[in-house]
Order: sequence, then C-alpha cells, then structure tokens
Amino acid sequence: MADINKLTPSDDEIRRAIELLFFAYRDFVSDPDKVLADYEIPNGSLGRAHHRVIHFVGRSPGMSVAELLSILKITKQSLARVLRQLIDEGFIEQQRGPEDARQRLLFLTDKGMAFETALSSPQRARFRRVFAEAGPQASRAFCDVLMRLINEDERERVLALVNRKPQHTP
Amino acid sequence: MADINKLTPSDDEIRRAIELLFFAYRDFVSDPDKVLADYEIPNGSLGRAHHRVIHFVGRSPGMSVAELLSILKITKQSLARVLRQLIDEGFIEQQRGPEDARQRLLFLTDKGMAFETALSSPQRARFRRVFAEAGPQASRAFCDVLMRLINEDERERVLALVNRKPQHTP
DNA sequence: TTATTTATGTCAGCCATGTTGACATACTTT
DNA sequence: AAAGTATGTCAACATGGCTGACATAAATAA
Repeated sequence: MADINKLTPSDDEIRRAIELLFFAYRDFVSDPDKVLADYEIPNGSLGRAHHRVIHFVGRSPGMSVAELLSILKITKQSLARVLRQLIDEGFIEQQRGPEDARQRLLFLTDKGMAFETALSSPQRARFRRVFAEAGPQASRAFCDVLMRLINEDERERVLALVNRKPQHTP
Repeated sequence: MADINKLTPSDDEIRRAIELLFFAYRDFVSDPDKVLADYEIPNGSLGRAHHRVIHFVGRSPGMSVAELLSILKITKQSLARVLRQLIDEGFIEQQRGPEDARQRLLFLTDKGMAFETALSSPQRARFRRVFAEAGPQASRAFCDVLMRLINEDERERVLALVNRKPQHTP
C-alpha cells in the first residue's frame, strides 16, 4: 500500500522523529555542561538551571521575576535558589521597577553577559554548522516544526518572545 | 547587506532556533507526565526516567543492560534504581543471555507494552498533528536537522537504532 | 586450571533541581 | 484602611543524576 494517500505520517516516521528529538536534545544541552563544570561558587556549583536563567534574562533585560517564572514554568522557590546564587556571584543585578516598585527587574551584569556568551557559544556553533550543512530551507522547516510542537495556548506568547529582535540596554 | 551571500545562518536565526528547541522540548516531554502522575507504586512513583527505559526496551526487545546504559548515557547506579522498580512492578522482565550468560536481556511484559503505549500516545498524537500540518517535506527536513545535531561520533550508532524497523518478539 | 576481565547488581551517600505549604514584607489598588 | 499583588524566605520532601566501594557469576586469557 506504501504511501499512496499520504495525508498522515506513518507511526514509524513519528517514532523516528521522537527518538531523534531525544538524542539531538541530549547532545545539544550537554554543550554548556563543560563550561558550567569549570565554575565553582561557594556552597555549590552552577548547572543548567542557572544557564536557563542567564539566557532568558540576557534575552530580555529588565524582565520581572514573574515573567521569568512564566517562561521557565517552575515554582518561585525553585527559581529563588538559582537566582540568589546568580545575584550573589554577580552575574545578575536587580532594580526596582520604575512603574511598579514591587517588581525586581532583572539584568545581566557585564560578568553575566560574558558568561552567557561562553555558555551559549558551543550551542550556537553546533547550530551554525548544522544549519549551514542542511541549508536555509531545511533550517526554516525545522523551526516551523518546532514552533508547531509548542503548546497551542502558549504559542503566541512564545513567538512574541522568540521573534523579538535583540535590544540594547543603555 | 541583508542575506546576499547566505552561506551562514545569522546569529539571530540561530538564537531563535535554540529558543524554539527549548520550548518545543519542554512541552513535548510534558505530555507523558500526566500519564505518569496517575501511576503509584510502593515507595515512590514513576517519572521520566522510567519512561525512557520503557521506551528503549520496547524499541529493542532483548537488549542488554550495557546497551541501554550507552543509549541513556547515565550511570549504572542511576539506571539500577529505575530498572529495579520497573522489574518489581512487572513492567520489565529479564532473561539470561543465551550466548553470554552474564548478560541480563531486557523485555517488556504485556503490562509494560501497554504502559509504553499509554505513555507515548500523547507524544505521537502531537507529532502526528504537527507533521500533518507542516507537510512531509518539512517533516523530513526536521528529522534531517535533528540528525545533524547529534554528536558526530555517535551519529551512526544512533541512526542504526533509530532507523531499524520494529521487530516482533515471538 | 587458575587468574583476570567483564556484565551486572547493590549499598551508601552526595548534589542539583524540581515540588508543596506557610508566612513575611513592601508596595499598589480599591 | 483594607485587600490584593510581587517578591522573598524557611522548611521539608521527591526525582534522578553522580561517585566510590564492593560482590557475584560467567567468560576469557595465561
């Protein structure tokens, strides 16, 4: 019967995609681990959770704690732990919100920005190579599929974040 | 200057892909959580680690513990914990290797297979929808990019696993 | 045959990072 | 003044990684 009426992907193609996603993600997230392993701070070390916080704060300087929580989808107590360490170690600074003084707006320090670059650079190198090999059309298709994999009720919010051009903090 | 000489993807496209991968993976792996949350076993519950084991054992019935370890890339002590629970709860059975009697070959029981289906079905449904929406060409491009994201020194081994057609266990 | 290596299991403890629940503080809104 | 909101914090617990040490049985080399 083959794929005469290919309206729907086969179970086998789907299983293959699921497994590839597992392996690709596993290797992709392992990139920053080597960088993280080199950092030692009093009472612990830095992990992937810290990387995620640094990434999103770097991406949206001045974001509130609540915004960050809604992106990471973790509890404030979980975030508090890593945020405290990042602030104590001088990677992140807080400023009171000018409109709403209850908010603590988050910014990377220079040290934080340097760390962000160090953490993301192997990941960016990986994607640079892959996208160059696969070509622009496949790269766009890849992002299109990723976008569709995101929960529909959040997709718009996520796209707004992801599509925003980088901004300067004067 | 735009993209006249588009040999290399822009930093911005790469950053976007990195973020989309984060969000897509986050939502994708959250699918089985609801199923897992319903299962309770003595002294604990089942989590994503159990799901991964069940998936790969179901995928390659009769695989050895060493093979499973090399796929999951975790320590044997970490695996032992979840494997013990899965065996105790009757999801997985072990058989001595017929060639090498030191090996403990792993198989899903009927109960294990049913659980595997329950766990993966929301993920498969997600991909079925996405691939149908995105079309077969984009779906293939997606898998191609994922494949290239995998560490090169492992890619062949992973592809051999991923491309193998499902087999029957008589 | 004896010695070594290999595949697996297990005990004990540590660490990172998620969870819930309760409560405190400062600021905003009603 | 009262209620709601943004954030911080303390305490306890769960999951799932990790290391190190040691045990057993089977395969393989000396």
